[in-house]
Amino acid sequence: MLIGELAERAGTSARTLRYYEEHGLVEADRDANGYRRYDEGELRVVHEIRALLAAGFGVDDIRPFVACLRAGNSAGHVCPDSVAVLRRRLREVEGLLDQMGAVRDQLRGQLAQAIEEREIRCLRIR
Amino acid sequence: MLIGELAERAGTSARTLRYYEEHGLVEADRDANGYRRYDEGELRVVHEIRALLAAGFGVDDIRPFVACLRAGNSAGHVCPDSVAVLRRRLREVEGLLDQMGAVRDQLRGQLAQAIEEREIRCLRIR
DNA sequence: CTAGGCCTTCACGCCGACGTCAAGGCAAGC
DNA sequence: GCTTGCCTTGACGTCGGCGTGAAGGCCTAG
Repeated sequence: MLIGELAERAGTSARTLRYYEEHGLVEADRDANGYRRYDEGELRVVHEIRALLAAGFGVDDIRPFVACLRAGNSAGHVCPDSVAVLRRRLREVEGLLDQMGAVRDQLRGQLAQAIEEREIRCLRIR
Repeated sequence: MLIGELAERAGTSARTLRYYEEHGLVEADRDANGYRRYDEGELRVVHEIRALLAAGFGVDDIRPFVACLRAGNSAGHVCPDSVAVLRRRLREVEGLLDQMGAVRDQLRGQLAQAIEEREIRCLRIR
């Protein structure tokens, strides 16, 4: 499988796949003319990468998951290194959720106050 | 008040204040030598800006709040334009909270599964 | 033989709120 | 007059996950 085919099957671009390779995530053999030749298994790897990126992981965080998949495991998140990264990210996400929850409450409070002020002005006009 | 003093009193840097001015948020008179001379009221403006940035607003979103303060209101969020921005941002934040909540649940699920797999392996070894 | 459709590497663009350096003017104490 | 420390404008660097060319080689079909 060449890079264009893998890109299409994975729902992404050739540029993106080269980027992943550059960062040590995806691997490819080379044909005599220099073209990248991909194994069927790389499709799963790319899907794993995309799912983790969507969950907010950085490329460096993703490496252990890929290694875990390559080691023959059924999923990328069952190895100890992956679990460590999962735990760290979970704490980060929980922290962000707390922060954003506080922001949400603040916004709601300001909106409520603005509406209140408007009502007071309405009463004054009468 | 010169830029350095305002920066210190507002807990930020001179560069940041010039950035705010460049984007139409902060205003200053000029001395004969070209130095920026700030009014006392600008301190409140800068605090408002910082609070809104911390809540995830962009500089363009913040302009109506500053205008509202300058119009003599007790708070920057009581004017109609500010309220519109508040509402929009609240919807955004709620959306992000939903997304991140889903991510958190996914991470928890993967961690739980990883632990389960490890227990299965332990049982096999016995 | 040529057109166009793959592929390669190199390298800049993007977004946003600044940090940081460069080169210089201005004020004030010794 | 010299140093120190404020100020000015201008312009490039940061972070990350790519997008988007440019310039060129390879392969296939008509």
